[in-house]
This record gives sequence, C-alpha cells and structure tokens, in this order.
Amino acid sequence: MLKLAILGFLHDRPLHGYELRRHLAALTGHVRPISDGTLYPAIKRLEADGLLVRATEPGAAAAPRHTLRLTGAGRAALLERLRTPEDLDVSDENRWFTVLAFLRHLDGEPAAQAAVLRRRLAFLGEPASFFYDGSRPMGAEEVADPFRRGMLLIARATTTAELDWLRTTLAELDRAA
Amino acid sequence: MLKLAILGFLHDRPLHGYELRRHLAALTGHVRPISDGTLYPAIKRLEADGLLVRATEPGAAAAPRHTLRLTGAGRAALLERLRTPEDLDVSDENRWFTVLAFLRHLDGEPAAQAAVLRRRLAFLGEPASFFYDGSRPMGAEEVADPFRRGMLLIARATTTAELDWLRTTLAELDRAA
DNA sequence: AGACCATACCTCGATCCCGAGGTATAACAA
DNA sequence: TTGTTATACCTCGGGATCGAGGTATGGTCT
Repeated sequence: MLKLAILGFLHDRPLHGYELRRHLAALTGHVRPISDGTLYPAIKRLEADGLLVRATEPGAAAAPRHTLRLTGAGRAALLERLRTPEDLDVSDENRWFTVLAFLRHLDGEPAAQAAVLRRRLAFLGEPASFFYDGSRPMGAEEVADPFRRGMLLIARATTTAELDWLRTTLAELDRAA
Repeated sequence: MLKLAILGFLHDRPLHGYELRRHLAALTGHVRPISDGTLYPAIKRLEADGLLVRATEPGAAAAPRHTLRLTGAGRAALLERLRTPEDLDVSDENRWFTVLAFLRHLDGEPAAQAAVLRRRLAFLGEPASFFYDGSRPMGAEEVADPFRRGMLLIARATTTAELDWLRTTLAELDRAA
C-alpha cells in the first residue's frame, strides 16, 4: 500500500522524503498515520529495486534533501499495479481508496480504468454480511445488538453510495472508450 | 485486531481453532481473510499471556481438537480493551468495526459504551479530507479527478450514515444510564 | 479399494511495520 | 542565550502477518 502511494505521488512530480511524508499524512494519516520508521525503509526498498533514484541537494531550510524521482521501471510498476491490483486492494477499503487516489494515472486508458472499477463492482455485488445464519447473510433488521446493527447500516449506506458512483463513472468511461 | 476478535468470540462461548477460523472468516474474511499462519501463532501468544487455556479433546470428525476457553484475565483484558480502545481502533474503519462487533460485551455499562461511541463521534467531527488546498480540506465538488471525487463522495455518505446511527444510539444509551 | 475432500492443527522464512531513539540545521521566541 | 519548533533523515529491535508447506483423520463418492 505504502509502495503504491509513494509511486503514485512521485508520478506527479519528484519529491523529497519530507514532502512525501506530508502528502501521505494528508491521504491516509487521518485514519492511519505512517511513521518515519515505515517510510524511510520503504523508500530504500524502492530504490534498491530500481523504481526510484535519489539526488542529494542542499537543504532549503535544514539538513540536505534527497529528492526522489521515479525511474522508467518505477513508472511501469505503478501503472501495472494500477491495471491489475491484487484482490486485497479491491476488497479492503483502505487499500481500495489508495488505488482510487492514483487511478487517474491510467489516463490514456479508460478501458483499463473501467476494468478496475468493474472488479470493485463485482466485489460489492457479492452477497455478504458480517454475521450469518448458517450460510445466509443476515441483514440489519435481523440483528438485535445495536452495535452490530450499526455496522450493517453503515456498511449498507457505504455500499449504496459507492454503487451509485461506480455506475455513473463507468458510464462516463465507457463513453470515452 | 485479531487479538480483540479472538477474545471477543471466546467471550460468548469456548471454541476450538477451526470454529474460530470460520467465525473470523465471516466477520472480516470478506474484506481481509486471515491465514492459518496468522491465527495459530496468535492463539499461542494469547495462551502464553494467560488470557486463554486449551483443553485437548478427541476430534469429532478428524484430528484432536483444542477447545479454547477464556480465563478471568482474558475476560478482563477484553473488557479493558473495549472500554479504552487505542486511537487507531477508533479511526481505522476495519478496527473500529471489530470494536463495534464486540462492544455489547460491556453490557452492564451503558455509560462506558457511550463513551466509546463518543470518541468515534469526535473523530468523525474533525474536519478532514484526503486532499488539501494548503491546510484547508477540499470537498468533493472542488476535485476534478472523478476517482478522487468518488472517494470523497463515498466517505461523505459513510460519515453521514454513521453520525446518524451514532446519535440515535447514544440517545438510547444515555436513557439507559 | 482407491481417490478425494473437509476437518484440524502446526511450522518456518520472508516481509513488513511500528515506536523509540538518534543526528543535524535554521529560524524564532523568551 | 537558551529553549523550542520545524525541517530532514536514519537505525534498530521487536512484533505481527503472510504464504507455502507439512501432518494427520475420517467420511463420501466411484
């Protein structure tokens, strides 16, 4: 996830680590902050894999900066990841939102973007609940516990809104393709 | 998270590992499946910490079962965790839903349940977005990218539904307290 | 009788992540 | 002058997680 987000931000323009940190904090930090001890090793991994390069520059305000720039391989890895996200990227909302945040990078490929949205559509279309009566998913009305009923009500509202958005956006993408 | 879910399920009644696995699959498996390699070490950790005990029984259908039962310390740890969840448990939707799934275990303490819901209420009340203009959070209408706009629309629908549910449920809990 | 599947549990290496701590510089306030 | 804040980067140990693999048993189907 972090990998996807880093590549996604760097696709727009080169950044140094500290800027990247602030971008990540805005995107996911409200829900799940990312620590230094996570970010910097992740950058090193991406560098070791040849997906980005560093250029040291004198720091504007303090210590020297390491400006990070995507390589061709990095750009290719990002686009490939966006075209064929893992199942977990589609089902887990946190991960899915990260995919959405950067899906515009597939800008010349409306069909590829639509294919990704259709995977989410298929996932949301599966009958599912958090609670089951045997193998039958239970609806909010059947659950007496107010907290569990809340889970189901909130999930239903989210799914309704997302399906609505998915359908209108897919229609636009299909027109473009 | 896994720890909370295991303790929460065992609070209802003793289970063996395989049953636990199926309960967990129903609760979170649709979004994020849990592998054997995660579950069994987690059980061992809880056992080592004295939060649960195992009793080996001849297997009903196959290999011998290890029935898992909460200890007093395990029950206390569960309730304490529910009373004072970490910030991440409140902000991250996956974790928050796990808390909600077991919050009924604080059944004699409507004030404690209400206090937990109020923490979520405070979190949702903070002005936040995924995208910022300087330090000002941007609304869906200001974002041109359809995918990012979708994120904001979906998040808004979720927040609206959840605030609605939180307020009615808090009113009920306050009446009970 | 043999194949196959569901039940039931476990281990191991690789990877990832977090938190705590450390090292600097420069600006600004007390 | 001293303290604090913001910038900017890094390491290390501990812990959690995953995936792949392994070991059984018992029932069902052919």
